[in-house]
Amino acid sequence: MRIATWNVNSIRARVDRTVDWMVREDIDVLAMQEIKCKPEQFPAQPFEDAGYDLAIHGLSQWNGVAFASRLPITDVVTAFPGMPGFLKGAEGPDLPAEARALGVTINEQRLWSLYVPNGRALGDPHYAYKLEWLAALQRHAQSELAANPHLALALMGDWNVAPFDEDMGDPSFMPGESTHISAPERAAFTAFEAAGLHDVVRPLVPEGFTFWDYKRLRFPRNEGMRIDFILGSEAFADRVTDASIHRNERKGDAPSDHVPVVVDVDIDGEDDDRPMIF
DNA sequence: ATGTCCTCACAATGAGGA
Repeated sequence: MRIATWNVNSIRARVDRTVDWMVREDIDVLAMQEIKCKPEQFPAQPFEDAGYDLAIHGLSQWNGVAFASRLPITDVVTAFPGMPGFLKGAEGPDLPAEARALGVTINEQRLWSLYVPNGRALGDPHYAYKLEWLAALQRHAQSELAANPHLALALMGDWNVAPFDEDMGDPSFMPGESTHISAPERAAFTAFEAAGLHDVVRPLVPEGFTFWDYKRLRFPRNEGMRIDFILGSEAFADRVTDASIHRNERKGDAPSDHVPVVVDVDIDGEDDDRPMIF
């Protein structure tokens, strides 16, 4: 089966493009970020007409995450335990949760659609929030795998971190001055490795960005960033047979600023549409 | 070039977020 993640930057602005791509690329499961709407505003019909079941989590015009799946979606949760909240100008515990995480079970795999806080600027309260949010997610993933080491777990989404120097091609991001490349953000990302979650795309697709800012000709100049990732547990990673970054989705009319990241997963017993040969 | 795109607001421009 084919599993993908895509920050769509408003599903209402891009529903036709999104569903057309899913059908054309034979996508079974898509984790979406930045749907930018509430569930009742989500354009469900085009997905349902194409044979997809939906799980949607949106609280306002900001953020918002969703899943579309050809297989049944169960065990839906709209936050992970310990997920911090955020409120501009406020500090401390018990701040309102944002719509940045959606956990589902599909075909005995635990999948998350994640929209990591942007951070805005070093020293901004949103930057501390980003680090706390990543640390809480890492703790949750670690405890899930401690309880069930064989769990097929995948954390998919827009991480807003460029883990390696070659992942940052935007010259306006400066070492020591900018988010996405700071040492604490990279450490927060690397901590998932210690929890047993590995980037399942990079070994198969060593190069390539997943995001290019709309401004300043970033796409024509290829001054993008690699910030969208699929991190898989050992049980999930063992099933991955191929991966791809769909750069062409940044082209044409009204693209998202992100492109889809895809993995092919070989489930036991799945015939993968290939004829059986005896 | 404060450069683009998307959303909402007691809207026809301004603000917030990325």
